[in-house]
Amino acid sequence: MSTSGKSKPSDNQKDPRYHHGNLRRALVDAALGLMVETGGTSFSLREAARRVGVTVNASYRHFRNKDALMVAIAAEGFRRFSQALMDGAATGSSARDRLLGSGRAYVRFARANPSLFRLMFGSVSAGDAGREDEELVLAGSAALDVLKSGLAAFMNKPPESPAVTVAALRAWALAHGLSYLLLDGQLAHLPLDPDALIDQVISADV
Amino acid sequence: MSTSGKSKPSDNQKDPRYHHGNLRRALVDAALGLMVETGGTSFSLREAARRVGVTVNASYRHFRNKDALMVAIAAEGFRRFSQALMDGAATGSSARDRLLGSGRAYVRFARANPSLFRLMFGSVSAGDAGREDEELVLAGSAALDVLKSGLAAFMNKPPESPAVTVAALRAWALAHGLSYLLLDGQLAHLPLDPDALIDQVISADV
DNA sequence: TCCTTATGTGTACAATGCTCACATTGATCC
DNA sequence: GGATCAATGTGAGCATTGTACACATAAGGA
Repeated sequence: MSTSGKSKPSDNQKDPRYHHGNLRRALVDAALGLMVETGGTSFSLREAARRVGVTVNASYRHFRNKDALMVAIAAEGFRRFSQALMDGAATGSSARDRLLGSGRAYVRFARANPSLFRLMFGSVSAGDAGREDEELVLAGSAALDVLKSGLAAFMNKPPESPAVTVAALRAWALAHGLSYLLLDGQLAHLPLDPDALIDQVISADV
Repeated sequence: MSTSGKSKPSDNQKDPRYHHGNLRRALVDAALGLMVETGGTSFSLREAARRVGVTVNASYRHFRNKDALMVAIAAEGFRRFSQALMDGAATGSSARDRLLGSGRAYVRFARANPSLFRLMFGSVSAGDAGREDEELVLAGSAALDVLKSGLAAFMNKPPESPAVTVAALRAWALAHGLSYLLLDGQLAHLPLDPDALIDQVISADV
């Protein structure tokens, strides 16, 4: 039988096995957790590895360097983001409501995941490391496509038409800017409910 | 006489004097330079001090820690930003043109100073260190006031009226979002001239 | 002139990102 | 089965960083 004297992978729940199984994913999750706890966009590679129960150097088998890990986190963020946008759109029945739903979801996502949102649109993602990462680029453009197709449906025009492109850009910029301003607390002095604010600002546009 | 054997402050142009004169300012400038060279939002406190020709610890006489330096840089950024917005407004004659001028200046500033812009609206400024810094808060709200007063003039209403507040918010969000999208290179695939894009997106709103 | 405060230096420490050499694992081929 | 080998992990070590503490020097008023 295969039950040798040495411990098998399933002998212990505390992951005593040499090979982790999916270190890459575990590191992304751990780093994300650290960011949430800190509130900022930065984290310690060593600390993340420590949490996973692995040496720092093990992470270098899955990521070329720390920036690469951050890019992976950003990509994961964009995937969740796209999903959130689609879920938001699904709440509406008319094309207009679906569009508004995405807009609300956009801002809500930013407010719910400030660190992740900042990382996704931060300098690392925009830098060389991010632009050369196919996974990130793909996940990023997928998010825009959700908005774009929503607008195309609303405007009843092909998604690639110039009118839709510019309109999508406007809508995107609006949601994006509003998200950031809320994150920065720069709207804290306004006596308005954030959710109401979203509707007021966004709905005036469409 | 005051000419002792030791070197006087003015004996040498290379700043041999013990007391630097304005280390605080010099450190801000050096750090800003480093950020520009790196392209990112981060820099090394030690490297900045090195450039100024001073020990790292000297900087702790002027800033409680590195975050404090970053906050000071952000504040300086907001001051330049306000000036840029005012300059942009000054190019127009009508209220509408002045408003558009600010909008263009907003986006142009972001594109011209990506690192600084990111720092200004980054997590450090939004965090505790930033919110508790009077200088930053003041400089930040001054920038918004430029937009607000411009809109108030255009709408011919008092700056504090609800209509102006919401409109300013929309305009701000639009410019802010557009700036970020451009910085992130997320609009690079569009076959549009950025400057034309600005006008197209902004002018449709007012 | 002395004393005080502001400003700077020197030494030191823990933490971090990263590199290189080595160890272990698990699948594949004979 | 056992040998082979790439994938995956460990360990020691290095330069750099942010920060703290004790001390040195400068500048200016009593």
